[in-house]
Amino acid sequence: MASNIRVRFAPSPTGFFHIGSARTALFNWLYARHTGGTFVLRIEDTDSARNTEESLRALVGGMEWLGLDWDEGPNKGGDYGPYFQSERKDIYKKYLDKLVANGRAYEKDGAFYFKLLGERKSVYDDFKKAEVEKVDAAPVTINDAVHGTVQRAESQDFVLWRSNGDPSFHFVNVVDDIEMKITHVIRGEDHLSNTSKHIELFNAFGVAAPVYAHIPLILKSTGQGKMSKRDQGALIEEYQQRRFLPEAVRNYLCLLGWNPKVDQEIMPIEEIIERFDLPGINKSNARFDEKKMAHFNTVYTQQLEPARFAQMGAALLKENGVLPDGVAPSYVDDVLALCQPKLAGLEDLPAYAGYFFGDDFPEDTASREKTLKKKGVEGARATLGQFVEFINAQQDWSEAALEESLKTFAERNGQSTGEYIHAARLALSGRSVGPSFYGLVRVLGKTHVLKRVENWIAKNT
RNA sequence: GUCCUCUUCGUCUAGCCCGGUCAGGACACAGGGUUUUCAUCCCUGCAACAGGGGUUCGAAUCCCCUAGAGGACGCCA
Repeated sequence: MASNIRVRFAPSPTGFFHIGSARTALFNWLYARHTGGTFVLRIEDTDSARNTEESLRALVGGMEWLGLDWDEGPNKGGDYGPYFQSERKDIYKKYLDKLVANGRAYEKDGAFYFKLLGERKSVYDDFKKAEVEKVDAAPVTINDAVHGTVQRAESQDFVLWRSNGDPSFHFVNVVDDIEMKITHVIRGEDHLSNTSKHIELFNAFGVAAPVYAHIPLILKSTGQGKMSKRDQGALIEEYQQRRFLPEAVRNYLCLLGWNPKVDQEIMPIEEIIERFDLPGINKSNARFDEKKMAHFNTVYTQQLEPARFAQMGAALLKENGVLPDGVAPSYVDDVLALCQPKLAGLEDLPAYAGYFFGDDFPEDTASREKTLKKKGVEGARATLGQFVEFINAQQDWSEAALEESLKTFAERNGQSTGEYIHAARLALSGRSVGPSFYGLVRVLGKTHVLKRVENWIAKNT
């Protein structure tokens, strides 16, 4: 399975971990894992003024959260380090010297520029609203696995080394791809126009350019343009905080610009790795759909291994102050097992299950109205009075037995089981929605059921 | 303004390369069923080949034009 394919994800830590960046990282990772190649993480921190530690942490944390492990890079090492561009200045200097030596770079205003080959003339640039020197350079050919052959010509010399002493993005990007022996560059389509600069540099160094794969961009769910950091739902951190399952986010992201060609979208990552390949990547930009991702999250949440759900759920409840210290772990597990099949996502858990952990809980107004609409407070009190009888008489607390007995009990009293269930649910949980009623009764246990019903009757007398 | 890319249901997409299928799936939405509630689940429905021209017996599929969308044009990355 091992191959010579080497791909890299090369983010610059100047902001949060954007969903588009995450998808680029994901596609590189998938391709490396599919081919048995090497996935390199390289931090492009050449802009010393804008880089932050916080941003780097978000990036690394987000990658780890999504399960995108790298083979070479920070915290990992490798034969082509260092993997922070800020630590590679001497390498870049050598490459710059090469270009200066062969006449392809020159100094101007304290910066170094790349020199395009071709006829030069001064023309008025309508975009820049200024007179600029344009070069009639021959077009270069970009070999792109997604778009095929693309030709584009550069027309202006560009900066390789800034006057503040930092090398520029286009320059270090190419130098590192050469030095790190990158074979495939998978990146956003916003770089397609820049690629002619990069090819010019590869040519100037006499090195063959890698295979490119410019993947479609992710567009805002509404409105115009590509998704930006300010857009709703654009940050990986947000989904981490909202307790989305990383597998769900990752699976959804795979489908933005790629698809498995079968009538199934939710599938284990192993299968996606097997199916993923460059020719399957789409050409057109994709609009982000948070609802669809939420759906993936629901499916993954319900399929989550109960033990892991219990662990994550308990941690979340504790964090939200819903779960007091000293509650028996087996009780917490019971509650979570009861709730898991009903939740759209983990983030709903504290609100959904809070009442399990204390007999004093708020009563939801809308639920109260709904439940008491038909027979009023009096009716509910009477029903609950009978319900207490039922509970006191009940011996077997299995859900099946509770259900069976309540049916019999209701029949004998000429009532529907719903009558008891609705009133009791309000008294037991303060809400009209929740998990299986018999499960609720079983998990709460006789003592608390009676206490809660009595509390309700007392409060409503 | 110049250059590059793209264009199938509201959204993500299959089909296009190698013309002939009621243009398929998923999300969303609507209706129905199951359920003690809610959610799940099941069933049904809605809904697309950007427009125009050409080639062909036949075009979503091949060619051309138009329009629209996105991107790049920094001493940001």
